[in-house]
Amino acid sequence: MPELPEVECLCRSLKPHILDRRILAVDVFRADFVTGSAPTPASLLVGQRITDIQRRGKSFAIVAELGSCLAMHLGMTGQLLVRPADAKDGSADHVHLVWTIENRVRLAFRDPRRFGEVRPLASADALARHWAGLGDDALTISSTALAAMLKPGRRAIKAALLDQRVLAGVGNIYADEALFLAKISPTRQAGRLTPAEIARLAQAIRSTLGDAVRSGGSTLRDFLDADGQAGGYRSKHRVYGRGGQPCVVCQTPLRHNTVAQRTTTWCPRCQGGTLRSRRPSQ
DNA sequence: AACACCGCCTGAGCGC
DNA sequence: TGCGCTCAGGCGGTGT
Repeated sequence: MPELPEVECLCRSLKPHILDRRILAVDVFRADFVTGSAPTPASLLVGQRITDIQRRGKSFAIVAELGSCLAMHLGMTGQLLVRPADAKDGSADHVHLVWTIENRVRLAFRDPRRFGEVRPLASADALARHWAGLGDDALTISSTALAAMLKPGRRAIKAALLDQRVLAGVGNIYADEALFLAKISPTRQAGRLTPAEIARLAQAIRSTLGDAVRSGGSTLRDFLDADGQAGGYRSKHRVYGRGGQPCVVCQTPLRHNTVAQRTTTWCPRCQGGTLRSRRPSQ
């Protein structure tokens, strides 16, 4: 499931193939996969040169000359793959869109579950509006920004971290990993974290995501970068997917339970137990 | 307002 | 072998 590190790795691997190259044609196998308005060759950037790839959290955009762009999201199972010019991609393999780009590059958007999105936008302003609801990018989140966004919250910190309006880019895997590194229970109320805990958490988010980017992201099943490379960070997960197994720090069996409607794994000793409703006194 | 919860969608993994 | 069930979860919409 692609989160910020996976999207960052995708963007980095994409750039050498498509930056400064012109889109020659597009094949649309599923028009209803394109959101906003009905797709046209022009709205899908045919004839334009790609000038930039931008990312904010888990969202990214392929930007063309003149500022029009394609805002994209990988959802759960999305892939954007650079394919050989003679590849026979199509709807049978859940490939919904294929762009043909200069230098015999084909770019295929594949997404079996179709939780992803491709949204044509006409200008840089439209992209800014599209992303306006997102919080600061999690890769560089500051403790002051995080503190400001958590302040009024009564919900569990895990739920707040998953809220893309609070900060953009953290999903279920990296929320659990960052909370473990910061030694904070996922069930703690977001607004009751101390300044020291928030500083620790912001640091843990940045370092967890940074490490994951350097490892090429986490591949559980579906994630591949543009070159079809899987990520290597999965083997470094300290809690995600390890419920019942011993904590890597203290050997206590890791707890797993549903928090914020998501499977959540944490160490009851390193991160504290269930502080679901801490009483102010006693 | 703030939060909970559902539905979208498919494939993997499981028990029988 | 194969069937049916459960689970995975980002996100937008709806309910409380």
